[in-house]
Amino acid sequence: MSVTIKKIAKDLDLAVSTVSKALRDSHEISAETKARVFEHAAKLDYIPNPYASSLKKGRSGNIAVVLPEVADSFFSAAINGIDSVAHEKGYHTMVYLTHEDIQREQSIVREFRNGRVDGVLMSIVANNAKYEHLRELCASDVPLVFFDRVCEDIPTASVITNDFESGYIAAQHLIEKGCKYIVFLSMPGELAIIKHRQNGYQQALQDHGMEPRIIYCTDREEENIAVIDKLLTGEHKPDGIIGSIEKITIPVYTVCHSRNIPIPSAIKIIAFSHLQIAALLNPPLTTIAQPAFEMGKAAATILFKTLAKKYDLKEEKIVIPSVLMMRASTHTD
Amino acid sequence: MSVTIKKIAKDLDLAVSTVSKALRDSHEISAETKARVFEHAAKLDYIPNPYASSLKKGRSGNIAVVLPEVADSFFSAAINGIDSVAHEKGYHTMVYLTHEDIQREQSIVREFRNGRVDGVLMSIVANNAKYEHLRELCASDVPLVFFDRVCEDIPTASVITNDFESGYIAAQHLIEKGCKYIVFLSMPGELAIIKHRQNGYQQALQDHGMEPRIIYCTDREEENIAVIDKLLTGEHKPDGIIGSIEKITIPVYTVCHSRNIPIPSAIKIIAFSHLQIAALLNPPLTTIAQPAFEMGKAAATILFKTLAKKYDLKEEKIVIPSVLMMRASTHTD
DNA sequence: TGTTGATACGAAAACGGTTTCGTAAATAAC
DNA sequence: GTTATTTACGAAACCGTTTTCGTATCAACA
Repeated sequence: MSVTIKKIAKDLDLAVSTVSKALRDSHEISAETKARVFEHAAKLDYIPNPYASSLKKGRSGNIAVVLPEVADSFFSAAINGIDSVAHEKGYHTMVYLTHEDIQREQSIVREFRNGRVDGVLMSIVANNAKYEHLRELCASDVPLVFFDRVCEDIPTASVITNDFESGYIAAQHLIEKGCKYIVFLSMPGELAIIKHRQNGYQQALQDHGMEPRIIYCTDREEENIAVIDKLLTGEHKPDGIIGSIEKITIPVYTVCHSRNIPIPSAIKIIAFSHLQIAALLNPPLTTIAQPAFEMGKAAATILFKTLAKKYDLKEEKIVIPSVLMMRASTHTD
Repeated sequence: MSVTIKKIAKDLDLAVSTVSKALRDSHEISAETKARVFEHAAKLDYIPNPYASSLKKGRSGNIAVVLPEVADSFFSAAINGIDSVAHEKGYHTMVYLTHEDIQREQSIVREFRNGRVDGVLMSIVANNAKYEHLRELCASDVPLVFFDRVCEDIPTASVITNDFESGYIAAQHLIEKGCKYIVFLSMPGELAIIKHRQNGYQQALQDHGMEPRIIYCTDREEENIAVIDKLLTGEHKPDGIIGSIEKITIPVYTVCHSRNIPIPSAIKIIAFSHLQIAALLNPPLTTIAQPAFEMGKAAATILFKTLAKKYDLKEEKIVIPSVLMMRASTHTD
């Protein structure tokens, strides 16, 4: 069995409480005894049992990160940001994937109320408007911070990017490049970030006297290819496309390549994406790049701030702006 | 405070032990009592405290996944595979990032010996040959399964792909496409998978009477760009390149684009990569695609098999073959 | 000399479950 | 009618820590 405080106490002929205090560097214990304890603990390679102390202290030293998907450059970069601060604080990171499944999200979140994690960082699933599980989580005193995909109905802290403005900028960029008919590839559901991007797009088109058109994609790639193929080969073809999420990029490019639709001459494309490799696509893809790492870092920082003192989460709303990365899919030089 | 077994027992005028057994569906408890307990537990929304039961049972219900990096298509897909089986088994997944830092890996792994996790899935860092921490982990009865980046000095289970053969196939493919001078972009350090890919490459070249050349990259992108730029603009330029890891793709393409070196006519490129988007690069990149999801799934499956019964990890070595995805970076039609 | 006050440590009660063991009552076996 | 066995439950120990409280020792002070 593993070496415990009891073992150390017995070896050194001390009480368990004395050893415990010595290890926590309590002022109650003499320097001499501390030295003996530390030395012997090191010799035996003592590692405290995290469950015993979690049970007693009511803190786990874990945080949860709940995401729809990890195979997405935004989320993986956000994890990096989160982990960078969690590691620094000595916390452990538990990752939960929802795969855009609301039931899975619910069952995951429900379990958090028992103290397995001290706090939760979360990007919610699309495709739903049920927030009872999130409300219950907040009610049970587990601090919750949203990042990117926030739920605006829950009064807690969040870290987002300037989605409305980014949608506006994306549309404006296409308009400046001469597009006359710009389609917005959206996602069904109630996702605030999509709504805001879409609203920004609509506002930009309205400001320029143009008619918006929204097309909804799913998370099944073949369906998206079919929908986009129909769009790009039907009558009244668009000359500009805004992809509201990263995943939509692949089907759009795939269709353009297979149908020999030249980018950017026949159609200009811009996507919300964090992909590094966008610059190497054929042609290089213009993106609205979200500050993924920074957003994860900011969200984690807020969480630890509340964990440290009783800081009020409800006030904090951080907005970190996205950046337009202009490349050849919208631009000829 | 949160609702405990004690509370339920008191409400129902039962002993704590009775409630505990009822909740675990013990045969010692009558159907009637069980029904009462379950009903009341549901009504109070009882969630068991994971630390109390972990402490007593000596199992945490957590597994650790230790990776160099999450912003890599192989590792993110592997996490998906791991999570799919962990979730099915009711386990929780803790993710640890080493960022290729051996000291970080050591401190992470050392902590596992106290029972915070019941088992470890791991891809080791490059750049080192120190395995003492891994040996200690194994010695302390925490089951360890390697995937992809295995440490061959540690006698435990592993899931890998056919690296030697893949290296051979990659080289052979380039030779078949007419390359006369093929460079292998390697990584410094002791990583077995790199060695094997490299050996496969060397064997292929030797079999065709060609002279191998290895160039070592780092994990700093600017350095790699400088090295590759020097290679592709110097005298005695290669007409074929094999990238041993995914990250090397970006600098290679970047240099070719900036120096106007046409792919595949002047140089053919093949990379070990799991990137979906490789098909959309300019030109589409030929890859040796590893079965990332399946490898993660297989590794997790082995781990849970040992967790269930005392199954001997040391025997299991699973090899899941990679697939050559032929695309335009090595191939003109 | 008696009182205070540190100082340094020990005993024991938690934390919230699980598990072993004991036992009363009911039933079965002889 | 006595003994054996099953059924259904309770009491208490235990997992490894933390924390509160008690106390013995010794110096300091009046």
